[in-house]
Order: sequence, then structure tokens, then C-alpha cells
Amino acid sequence: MDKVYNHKGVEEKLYQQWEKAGYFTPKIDPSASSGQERKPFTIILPPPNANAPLHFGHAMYVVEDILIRYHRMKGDPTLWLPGADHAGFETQFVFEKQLEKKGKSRFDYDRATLYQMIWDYVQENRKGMENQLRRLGFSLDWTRTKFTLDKDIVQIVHKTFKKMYDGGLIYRGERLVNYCTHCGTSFSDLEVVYEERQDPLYYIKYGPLVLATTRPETKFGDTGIAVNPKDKRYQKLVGKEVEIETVLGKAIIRVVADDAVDPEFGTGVVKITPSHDFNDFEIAQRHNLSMKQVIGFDGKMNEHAGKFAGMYVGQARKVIIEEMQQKGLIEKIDDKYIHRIGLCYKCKNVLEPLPLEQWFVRMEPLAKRAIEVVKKGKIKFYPQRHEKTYLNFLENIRDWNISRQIVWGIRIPAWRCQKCKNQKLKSKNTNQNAKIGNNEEMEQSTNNGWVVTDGTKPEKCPNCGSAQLEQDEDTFDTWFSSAQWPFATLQTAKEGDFGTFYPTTVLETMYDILLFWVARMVMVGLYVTGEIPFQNVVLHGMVKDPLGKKMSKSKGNVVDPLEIVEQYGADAVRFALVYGTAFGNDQSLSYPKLEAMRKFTNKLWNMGRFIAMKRIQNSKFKIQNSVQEILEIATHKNDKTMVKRTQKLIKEITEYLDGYQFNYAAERLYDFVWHEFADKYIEDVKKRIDDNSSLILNSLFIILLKLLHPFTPFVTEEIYQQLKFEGSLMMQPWPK
RNA sequence: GGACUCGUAGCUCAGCGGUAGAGCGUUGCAUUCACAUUGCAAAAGUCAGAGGUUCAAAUCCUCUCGAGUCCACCA
Repeated sequence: MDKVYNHKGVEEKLYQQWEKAGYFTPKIDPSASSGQERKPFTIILPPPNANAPLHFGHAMYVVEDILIRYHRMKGDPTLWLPGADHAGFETQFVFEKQLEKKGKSRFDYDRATLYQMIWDYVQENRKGMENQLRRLGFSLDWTRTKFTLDKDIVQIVHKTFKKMYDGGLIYRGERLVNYCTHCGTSFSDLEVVYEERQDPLYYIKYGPLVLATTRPETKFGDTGIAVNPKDKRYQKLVGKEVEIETVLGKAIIRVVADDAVDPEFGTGVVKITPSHDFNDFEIAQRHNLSMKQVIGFDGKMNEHAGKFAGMYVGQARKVIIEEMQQKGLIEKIDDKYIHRIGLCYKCKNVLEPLPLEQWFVRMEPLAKRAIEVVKKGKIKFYPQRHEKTYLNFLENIRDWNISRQIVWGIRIPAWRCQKCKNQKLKSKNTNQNAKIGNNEEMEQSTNNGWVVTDGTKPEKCPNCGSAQLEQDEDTFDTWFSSAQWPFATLQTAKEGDFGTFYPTTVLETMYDILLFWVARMVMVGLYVTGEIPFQNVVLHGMVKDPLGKKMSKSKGNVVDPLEIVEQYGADAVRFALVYGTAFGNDQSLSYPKLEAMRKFTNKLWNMGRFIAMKRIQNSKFKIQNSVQEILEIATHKNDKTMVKRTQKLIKEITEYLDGYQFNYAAERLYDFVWHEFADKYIEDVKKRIDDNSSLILNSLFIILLKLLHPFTPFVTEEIYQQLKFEGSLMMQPWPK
């Protein structure tokens, strides 16, 4: 053995050895078990986006590997299933950036070509990403790897959509959506990022009234004026129509009373622009005000904006304000007004609320069950505080827009009959009465001609028999497929997997996708399978840069995990990530810590070296596996004490792992191994070494290697093999 | 407007009701011994601030001040 542990060469060699031996694939052959059926332990890896290499935060999946290796050693049929996510919009966005560099855009290609180009790009990226996971030592069962666009997964996603549609949970509705006119697609509410901005608040004369608005350019889309019903100032006008002056001439507008209007704000009068504001849309629903769209999906004013048509919104606002000032229509401007506006989370442009027909999932019934299973304790959160966020989200949930106007994704299996799209269809579906807005039951004519299937193109329209059917151009929100990941993977990976491994044991991910992903998996999983998708939700914190800033591509402070692995070794990286930070809290990447952990792996190595040197050659001395056995042969009182301490250690580490207290486990191991076992015990044995104490030292050391193995698999395995023990450490039983 | 996290030794962070802890760094000593990627030892904190509960508070409660995050339809 070399004097210094050199991770280079060792890690890749061992990983290949493990993978080749099939150790990552669970043993579920019942005849192989010793009679007693063990409960399987399953984790589905959060599928990384296939569009980019991993960032350092992904290395936190090490806690999953720790759990997996621990349970595998305990003898549980253990499955850790890898995969990749096509990451619909994200990927298309990244790809478009690449096209831009070449002076191209997505509009230069037809749908099929663009899709194929992105497909190739993603397949290339996937390899790199999977290699990174291997380099971190993750014992994933690669024989079961899945991709969200695999044919069989797509089939399941289609089937789910159909099931939900037939069950009345999907409806097609024209509603306001968050639309990015730059990216050309709508988003769900969760994808909107808000930013505080200081914008002028214009006080505009509206006939006899004055009202405050930040968006004077939407004035042409106004179809009402609202005041609070209790507001005495305006009571006389409620229900009346007033004539107002605009820069495009006179207009007649109705005044309505609605509780949503805050009499304290501005003048207590609000213009209602149902096509371009979420509040206004809802108020309009309540008072039957009509819709009038004045902004197009290209972000420009449309024909209803008269001479301003063709101008981008921002430009139009300026010009209109100038004209209004000239006409004396502006009473005052408050330019210190601070409010929050919704931005596209990718391109950071201001999102435009626009009316668009989209597919929505009715969330309330789904959320109800998802709340129930958590309240009943069927799903537990670690750390527990996240439960509150989860429940809060579900208790106030709004319907989910799952349509995206992009090509990269799973195309929605809905066809529209060109003949009867303008007629009302009598359908057995309850979708007819899709819920809109708050508590309004409203009949929808939105099923007009739509035929939903489980993926196959319908031959003819079930209503009129026409063969003129066109598939919806849109694709699913990527989270719609991710929401099905636990059952979709297990239903398609290998025969019998779903029966054996579902519901999975642990879902481990970063807390930032608790609502996007975890909550939706619970809802959809429950709906489709009738069972919870996982029993424990374990959430790790964010890994920030050394200065405590969030890593992001735009800031340029992202760290490639491979670089760090190269430098310090995967074991040191793994240990550093769980050591010294309360599990679940954010942490900053710390080079001194990585260095310290590298020293720790070296310390282990040298302990192994010492033991190798002092090892007795007599073959009748057999390594004892259980603490009990070691205790029986121990004669010296110091040995006995050490055996007992080790026994206690095993218990502690086991309990910590069962309770997802990774940092406690790591810290305890570090301290015990270095400062109790090496500094004190080895120093003591050194002076009095004989066959018996050597055997005990040896046996105890193996136990420590086993306890450490889930955390630092490479160095422990390498030492084990250097000491010429049989087989692989990773397949040895967990110490007792 | 709600919810959450964090503010503890120079740095990074544990501890979360019983007389302040670790790693790194600093200082001193040791060393041909498995390991100088080592060992032994030392210096270093009125635990953000104020008030309260308690025999006892870094730890529980309230408020204040800072750093950050998430949710929410105030024009």
C-alpha cells in the first residue's frame, strides 16, 4: 500500500468493478433470501435535466446513496433508479440560446426537425450527466435507467391525461395565463417569478371619475369600472354607464361594485381590463363584463389599439401617456409607487397576462387527498418544517395550466375536429362544467370538437364523423410528466417492479422543488395508482458558492462537481457535503472543509496500512463479524472497552441513518474513527500487540469500514480489498 | 400581507433547557513510529440586541435589528 491514498485511478476502477458485478441491481429472488422477507427499500433519483451537465448541488444526492448503500448492506432488496428529465421548456430555452449563437432561431426549422435536433443534443448531454453521477460513486441501478421521453413513459403520461380527462379533472378553458411574449409560451402560476419595481402610478381621468393605474396602455381593453360597494363616494354611479374620454375618442363604460376593490387604494376606483389582468378577469366574471384583448401574443398592441397598433407595450405606454397629458387626461403621477410584477423565470421579461385556451387540471380534488395523506402521517417530511409549506400550498391551490407552446415535450393527445369546433358538443364528460375563477360554475363551450385519446390518433370525430382532425400543437408542462415519475418508472423498468417497489420508501430532493414536483407527485400518484408514491420526503438544502451566494450560470459561479471530485476525491466531496451542517440547511461550498475531509480519507488509508503491517498471518485466526463475537474473544480490558464503544457506535450510526440525521452520523464517525480509534486505541494496542489484540483490532477496523462505507465508499472498499478480504465491502452485512 | 431559515471562536458551521463545541486557521511542543495529509497542548466567544418564563436559557416565549428564501390576484 502506498504511503498516501491516491483516489485517482482507484475510484473509477472500483465503480466499474461494482457495476460489472451487478451490485447495483437489487436482489429480489425470494429463493435467495433466508426465509425472512425483507421490505424493499426504494428511491427514485430525481431525474436531472438532460440539457446540461450537473452542477455542484446535484452532488447532494449523496444522501440518497448513503441510504441506498446502508439498506443494501442491511440486506434489504434495494433499488435506486436513475433517469433523466427532458425538461421541456428549460431545454428548449437552452437550445435556442445555442441556435442564437449560430445566428439561427427555432422558426428556421419545422417542428419535426427542431425536435430531432433537440433530441440529439439531449442524448449527448445525458451521457456526460450520467458519467458525473458515476464519478460521485452513486450506486444507481443503470439497468433500469429511464428517460421522460421513452416511448413507454410517454404512453403512461398520455393515459394519465386521458384518465384525468374522463374523470373530469381536465378541462379546456379560455382563461388568462401567464404568457411570455419573448419565449412564446404560457406558464403555470408557480413558474412566475416576482420582482419589486418602482413604476409610475398614473391618476387618469375617466369621465366623472379619476382612477389610478400602472398600465394606461391597456385602457382600450377596459370593459368596466369597479368601486367598492361600501364606498359612499361612488354609490350613485354603481350600475350606471359613464362616458369617458380616451386618446382614441369617447367610450361608454359600466360601473360595477365589487368587494375586491380597496377603497383606500388610489382613488378607490379601478378600471377593469379583463383580458390583461388577473384580478380584473375575475371581477369581470362576476359582473358579466366582456373581454377585449388589446395586446397580442407578440407583445404588441393589436388592432383594437387604433393608431397604437403594432407598438410594443412599453413603447405604447410612453406614447399614450404623452398624448393623455396633452389632452389633460392625467390628473397626477405618483412616481414613487412600488409594486411587484411577474417575470418569465427564464428570460426575465415581463409576463403578459393574456387570454388563451389551454388545458387545465382541476386541482382541488387532487389536493384534498394529498393533504389527507400527510395529515394522517402516511407521508412524513424531514426536516418537518417543510410540511407546513406543502400544506399551505395545497390548501390554497389554483388550477394548473399544463399546456406549453413549445415543441420539446410530450405532445398533448387531444385532437380537434375542424368541422364541429364551433358547435357545442354534448359530451358525457363532466368537463362541460369546468370551474372557472373562484366559485363560479360556468358552462364551458371549450370541449368544442376536442377528442382526447390515450395517444393514438382518432380516425374520425365521434360527433360528426369527420376525418378532419388536428392534434393540439401544444406539449405538456414538463412537470406534468415528472409528477408521474415514481409509478411511470416502476411500471416500465422491469417486470414486477411496480408490485415490488411501489410505493417507494424515500423521495429525496432539494427543498426548492417541493411544490413543483413533490406535491404534484403526491397528487398525481394518488390519483393514478390509488397509493402514495413515497413514504418519506427528505429534503436537503442548497449548496451555495464559497461566498454564500446561490450558484447560477448567469452569475458565472457554478462549480462542476467533477472538478472538485478530481481534486479531492469523491469520498472527500461526499463526506464534506454531509459533515458539519445540519441536514436540510443551506451550506456554502468550503474548500478548507473539502481539504479536511481529504485528510480524513488519507487517515483511514493509513490506519489500513498500519493494520496491514501488523496483521497476523496465521490463518486459523478468523475475522469476527459481530461485536458479540469479538467481545467473546477479547481478553485485555482495553480491548473489551473498545469493543463496547464500537457496539455503541454501531447503534448510534444506525439510528442516525434511520432518522435521516446524516450530519450527526458523519460527525460521530469522523470523531470516533480519528480521535478515539486511531489516536487512542491504536496507539494503545501498538505497545502491546499480540495475535489476540491484532485480531480484535482487525475485526473492529472492518466494522468501522462498513459503517463508513455508505459515506466514503471508494476508500473503504479499496482498503478492504487491499487487506485481501473476500468479495466486496459494499456487499457485506451491516454490522451488528 | 402570510410562512420559513439564519445571525455562536478570525473563517465555515454543530449544539437548541443544566457550568460554551468541531473543522480549518493561529501559537507552542513532539517526531526517523501507519500517517508532517501526524500527535500532544494552548490562546480565542458577555452564543445579534432588549425584555420575559424558569432554580437554571445560546437553547423556550415576545419584541427589535440585520442576512436570505418561499407563498399570496392590491389596480
